[in-house]
Amino acid sequence: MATIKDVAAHAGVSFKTVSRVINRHPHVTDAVRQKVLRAIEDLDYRPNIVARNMRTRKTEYIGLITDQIMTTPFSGAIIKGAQEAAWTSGIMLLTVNTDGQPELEAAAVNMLLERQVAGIAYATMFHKAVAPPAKLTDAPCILVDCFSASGELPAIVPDEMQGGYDATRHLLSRGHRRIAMINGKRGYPGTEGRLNGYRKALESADLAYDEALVRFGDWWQEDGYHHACCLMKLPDPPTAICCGNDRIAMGVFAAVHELGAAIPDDVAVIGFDNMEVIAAHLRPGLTTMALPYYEMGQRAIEYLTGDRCDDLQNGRRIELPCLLIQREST
Amino acid sequence: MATIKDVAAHAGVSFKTVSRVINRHPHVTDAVRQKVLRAIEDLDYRPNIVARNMRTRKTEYIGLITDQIMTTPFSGAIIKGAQEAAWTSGIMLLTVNTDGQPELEAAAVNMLLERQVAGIAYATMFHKAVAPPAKLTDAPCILVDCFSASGELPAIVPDEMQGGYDATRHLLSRGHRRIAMINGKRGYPGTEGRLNGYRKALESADLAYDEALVRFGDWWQEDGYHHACCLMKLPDPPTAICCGNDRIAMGVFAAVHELGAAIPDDVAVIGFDNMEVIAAHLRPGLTTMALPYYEMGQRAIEYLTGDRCDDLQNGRRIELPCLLIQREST
DNA sequence: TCTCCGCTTGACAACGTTGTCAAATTGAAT
DNA sequence: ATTCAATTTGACAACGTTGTCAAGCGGAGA
Repeated sequence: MATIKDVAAHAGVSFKTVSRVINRHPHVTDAVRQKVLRAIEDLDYRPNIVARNMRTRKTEYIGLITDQIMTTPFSGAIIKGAQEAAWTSGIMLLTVNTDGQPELEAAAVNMLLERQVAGIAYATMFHKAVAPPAKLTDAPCILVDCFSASGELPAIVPDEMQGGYDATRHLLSRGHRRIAMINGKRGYPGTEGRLNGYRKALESADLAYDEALVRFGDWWQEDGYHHACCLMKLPDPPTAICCGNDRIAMGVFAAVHELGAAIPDDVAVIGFDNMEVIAAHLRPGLTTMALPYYEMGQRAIEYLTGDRCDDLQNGRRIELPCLLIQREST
Repeated sequence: MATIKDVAAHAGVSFKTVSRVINRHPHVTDAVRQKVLRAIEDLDYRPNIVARNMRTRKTEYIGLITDQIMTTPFSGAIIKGAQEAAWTSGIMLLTVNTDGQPELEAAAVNMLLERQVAGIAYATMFHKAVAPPAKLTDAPCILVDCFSASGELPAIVPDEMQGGYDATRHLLSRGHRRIAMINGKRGYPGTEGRLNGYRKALESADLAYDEALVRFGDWWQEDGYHHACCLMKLPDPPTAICCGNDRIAMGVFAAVHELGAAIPDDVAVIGFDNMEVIAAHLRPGLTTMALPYYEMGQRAIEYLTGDRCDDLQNGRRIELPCLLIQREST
């Protein structure tokens, strides 16, 4: 590999002048610049970023630590968003998948710090409270799709309440008055946030909250199937079901079809997650709330690069909105 | 950040001695080593990998350029395999998603070369011929799930023929003698390789190749549906269908159900890809050939790190086997 | 005690780049 | 022609580490 000195010798100038050309510094005459550029071309010279980073004592790297994100289809968009935001800032992302194992996480943080990353984003597969590795805070950091139990770390999460609210408002706007919810497991931010949104939306329409219509499962198809069967057999069954995710919705579809009812005419169904393979392939297509994975990844990197001046001091967090994806099930 | 010199001063030794301790070099007395280790602990010192890389003129980075892999659920395992292989070698992966845009690819290669990567893997979402960016060969490189048209670059690809062969042999072993194939688009390595495997398997069972039973589509659900309908209406319909991928199989399921036939009793169905969300959630579960994505990613990195002495000179390539995932549809 | 050898330690250069500062050159104004 | 300021260029140090080599030290054998 040619170095800056080779270029200088080839162009007949000092290597400092070459440095100036490379970095587009002022005070280089056009003639000299051309000479240098030609030499760079001739020698197929590429600046050695490692050496540059060494001298300037900053790197163009940002770390991204994920738990199982890489393996799952949906939250993978976090990585994509982060990747693309980094790319537009000329930064490279160092992605490490730890499968959530604490020792791996600590090792990953260490590896990133040794490499002098400008910051670290720590992302999880689904929205939850986490205890990130201690050394994480040795670099500027941000939590993505999760938050620290103590709440002092900057975080970017989905606005679950708005999601639940908008989903329910959508069903209301379609004329439904008896709206059920088959939610995920209690205690999770997603479950509780969406539940609150659901209640708020009902309130906004002067509808009473009916406990019989609200059920909690484990985010699986089977839960959706089971609870949908129960709900449909109520004396006064719901005309719409808001599901905690698309897999639950898939189960609801199965139950509704089995009972000989039609979607959306007899029951409208809305999901959460917008998992392409499910939502777009169910018949009818599933209306669902897309979580802002891509945007969360993007915002995290923008925060770390300082491209956007988000104030996340003192436990403040960014809540990004969920987006209604309208298909045929509502 | 503390440097090696700070540690040396704190421990009362020369900074070279600290370097020796860090790198586990011999010729350091235990007493000194302990002193140094304590100083490292005290100052929370972490070696600066950037500086080390600068001095040793190698880096612990390998680049991974992908087209749309990140966005798609299935071939994402390539990244995972690469990631984990890199991790076990203490190497960090620099992943760039280019969406297949040539200018982005060239820029990505440049960015990686500037960062002095030890090698570059270039992976595609599905098995095909590619024309990778010219500068790719400025570093050790390998193609993953693709190959160069001219054939001179090292490549790791799935063994499509073995896949088609094993899939068909599996159906034969289940007693089927009239086996159809709904394949992908002609001209693609996957399509042609699996077709050849299918023919070989028939031959191995002394069965004639019947053109009427072999169909080509575009890898979509609709193609599977359409061709399955045609096949089932033949005077002598097949008792088993080998599908070019799981989406096609999904369409076949729909057609078979609609015609009132049962899987696997009336028709056995086998797919390709093992897309969890489809294969595991269809009823009955879909038997399918899993492509060796994870292994391809892993092998690519092992090749680049030299952890495994694969000889890929002169256009030789590694073909990794597809794996039968048995579920209930056969 | 002296010599020699092997182990331990340290001084210094080097990696390829950018920052600092001074020297050289140019051009305008006198 | 001379001066002065502004522009252009280059010499050198510095970043934090590892490689090279020489010096110091301790112990065994004479």
